[in-house]
This record gives sequence, structure tokens and C-alpha cells, in this order.
Amino acid sequence: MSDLRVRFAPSPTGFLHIGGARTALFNYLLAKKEQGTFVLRIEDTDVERSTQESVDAILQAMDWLGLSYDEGPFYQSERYDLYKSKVSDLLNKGLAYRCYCSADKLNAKREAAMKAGGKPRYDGTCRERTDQPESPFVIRFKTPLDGNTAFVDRIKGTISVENDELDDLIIQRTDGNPTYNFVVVIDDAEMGINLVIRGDDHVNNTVRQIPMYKALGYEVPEFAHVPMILGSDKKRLSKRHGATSVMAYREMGFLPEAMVNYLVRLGWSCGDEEIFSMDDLIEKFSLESVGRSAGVFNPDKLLWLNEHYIKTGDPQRLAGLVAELLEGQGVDIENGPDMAAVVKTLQERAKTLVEMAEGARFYFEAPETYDEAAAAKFLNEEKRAVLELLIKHLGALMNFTLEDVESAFKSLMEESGLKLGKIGPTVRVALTGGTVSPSIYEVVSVLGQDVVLARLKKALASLG
RNA sequence: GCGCUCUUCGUCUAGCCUGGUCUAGGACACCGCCCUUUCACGGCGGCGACAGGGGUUCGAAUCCCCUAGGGCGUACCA
Repeated sequence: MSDLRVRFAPSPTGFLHIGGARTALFNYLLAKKEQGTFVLRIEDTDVERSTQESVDAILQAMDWLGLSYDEGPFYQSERYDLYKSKVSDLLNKGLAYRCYCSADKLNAKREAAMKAGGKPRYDGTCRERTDQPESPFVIRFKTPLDGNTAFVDRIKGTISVENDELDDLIIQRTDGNPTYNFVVVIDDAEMGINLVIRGDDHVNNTVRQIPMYKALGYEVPEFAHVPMILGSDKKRLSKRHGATSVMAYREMGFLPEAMVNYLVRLGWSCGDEEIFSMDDLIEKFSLESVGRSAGVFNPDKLLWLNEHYIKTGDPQRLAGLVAELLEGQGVDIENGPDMAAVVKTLQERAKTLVEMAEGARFYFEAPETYDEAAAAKFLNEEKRAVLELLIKHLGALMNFTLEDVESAFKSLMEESGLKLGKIGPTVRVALTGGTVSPSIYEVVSVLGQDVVLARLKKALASLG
């Protein structure tokens, strides 16, 4: 056990998105690798936008990805007493003050400053004010006026900003609620977080938070800012780039290990390696190999990884997942062939679980109709003899293993002089209704003798 | 606008710190060929990048400067 303490601190204002998931993953991996502690904290100080549904969705998504935490979830909404006492501390020490400027007035000032080519910052109107009128107020933190604030980011290196670029941050709203930049400092410090790994949209906040750590008497933790994830147009990833919710990918038939593998490789690498299990990652992940630049989310590569994990996945496990999907579609899987056997025939030809379920349907439901073009070509009067031969040979089998089926076909071909090309398509249409399916021997064997004979006879009958 | 920051194939990246082994490697996608009873898988091959410009150096993707472009921030959101 090391003393490394990291955290993931989502705000519950929506589902867990791709970017958040990657941040959570990096935290998780480092905690596991260093045998440190991974804390989960819910940042719900925005009462307007925070919802329980979002909390549940985030927890569910983390669970799906396999990102377990050691402590939490802690809710900021339950820690207001702590924040209040810290506000008082600051007030008493003269490091914070009441500001009576209205939001409207502030906005106007910002716009004016922008127009004049200046910085749209708070101008410090109330900073030295000593009276305390009865009107509404916010509390601001007194940011140092001169000098500069710098820190060494574990990913980006040294980042330094002049303090006169910063203004006095609001730490408590008019309604008495504390704000993000204040509580995040208190919580990270109070929870003993010594390395903050978060999105690099927070780089600018970091230099504003550091003076607060100092004012509050806390030790400043280390920081590691992970680059953003962009859409194909290099704009910040959003809905218009497609699904951004992690769970939406589960719906689409993605495996969590594919998502984890994809996410970690977006911005991090380990030589030429592409495939990583969670255990590999825990061993190999390091902040030093995380890139500094933003990356574009590439659904094609995610799909390729998913394909890989489907291909190499345990048939038994995949069977459970596909069964769920099929049942959801109202398919009766109780009276069909063994699902794991079905899965094995589909693993090399499905990119997603959804595709696999689609491809598996015919195993459980006899074709109601035949694909028109296919039937015209492969289920016509000329094929009557072929169907009869098939029924005879396959009907005569005592066992129906892949080998049995294969040899039955072979003897049929020898006897009739027909090549597989003349028989296969007919069998395929009769059995599946279409022209695309796994290998014909596999299909026949997995389907089982009774079903195969029934479907062949049905096809024969359809000839009229 | 201002501040912070980033920049190698279309995309993810290796290489950069410790200049030469880089006619820049891998992966996804794309194209072609092979395999093949269908669809796929697979195998082989191809296309394709050091943002631009200046330096420093015998030599620069690697070091320095400038320019351009991108991202983020600039909220009583987080």
C-alpha cells in the first residue's frame, strides 16, 4: 500500500461521458499500479443541475467499465458545514470578503472591459469595503495581487501564470452555497488527495486554486492534467459527433474491455502495443507516457477493438450477453441450440454484440420467408433433388457433430457428383432464409438434426 | 481580445529529454492481391506525416526563435 491518493470527481449533471470515463480510468489505473487509494466524490454543488439519476448513471457506467473505487462516493452536498466553516476562517483571517456587486452589474463590467481590450475580470470594487449593508452578497477570495503562481504538472510540465491575470473568485454564492473552485480545494485537501488527475480544462483553475490551498493552510497536491478528447472536426467532443455517453456504447453492443482499451490508448501509448487487458494496464500505465495534446475520438478504432475482444472472448460469457439481447427482442432461446455453440460460429464475423445477436436469430427462429432473390436462385425446381439427397444423408446420421455433418456432405457430394458450391447456398437459404451465415457445416451441426430436417422439408414443400 | 497550452500519415501514436542507427516505425480507416461454399476472419502488399519560416550544427522530427493553426479558460457551471 502506497500513500498515493487520487480521486475522480464527476458532477452529476448527466451521464458519464467518454472524457470523464478516461479520466476515471487513468485515476483508477494509477491507484491500482501504485497500490494507492482511489476516491470517488460527487460534485453536486450545482443544485439546479445535479440529479440522482445522473449519480446512478455514473455509478453504473463505472461499474460496467470495472472501475471500482476504494472510498466514497462522497457527496459535496453533505459537506456544507465544512465549507461554511472554511468560509468563516477565510473571512476572519481577512482572506475573503463580502461583495455586493450584482450579477448584472458584473456582466456589464465584463463586457465593457472586453470592449476596451482589457481583461474581463472582477475589478475588486468590494475588496477593501468595510461596511456590511443588508443587501445580498457573495463572498470572494482575495487572490494575491502580485507575483505569480506556478506548478509542475505531471503531464504538461511547468505552468506559470502572473497573479495579476487572476481575479477574486466567488467562493460562496448569494444563496449561501459554496462554488466549485472553493470546495474542490477543501475536499481534495481534507480527503488527503495528493495527486489530482483531471481534464486539462482545469489547468486554468489550478492556478486559481493553489492560492486557496495556501490560504487555507493546506499542502498543495500534485497535478496531472489529461488532454481533452475532440470530435472529428477537432472541436470539443459533443453529441453532434455521435454518442458520447459510455453506456450508449454498451447499448450498441460494445464490450467494456474494448472501451477501456480504446480510452487508454487515446493519449497514452506503450511502444507499438495496441491490445491491453486491465491487468496489463495496471502493470504498464504511467503518467509519463501520457501525451500532451488533445486527441480525436475515432469510433472506427473502437469498433476494431470491440471486434477483437468479441473474436477472442470467452464464448460462455458472450453467450450470456447475447442471450440477454435476444430475450429482449422476444426471441425464445430456451428451445434452441446451445448459445455458446451459436456464439462460436459468430465470433469471427460480428463486430458488436448487437450484430452477433442479429446473426444468431435464425438459430432460434425458422425462416418465415426466404430472401426472394436467393430463393429464386437456390430454392427452385432444379434443387429438388439436392434437397431430397440432403434429407436422406443428414437424416441417416446417428450423430450430428461437425465431423459427422462434414462427412455426410462429402459422401453426398461423391454420390451425386455435385460440388459444395451447388449445394451450400441451397442449404443456407433453406436453413437461414438468406445468403449470409456462418460456415454451412457449423450451422447444420449447431442447429441439430431435427431442426435441420424440418427446415429442409419445409423448403422442399415450398417448391410446390 | 487577453491568459494558459498544444502541433509527426485522414485518425491514434513511436521516435524528441540523451541530435546521426529515420530513404520516420506501428495501429485504425482506405485500396489491391491471396485464401474461400456465402458473409466474414486471416495473410501479403499499397497509399499516406515531421504545420510554415528562420537559425545553431559536419548533421535536426529531435535544440533555439518567429509565424500560423488548434484546444482550453476568461460564470453566483463544474
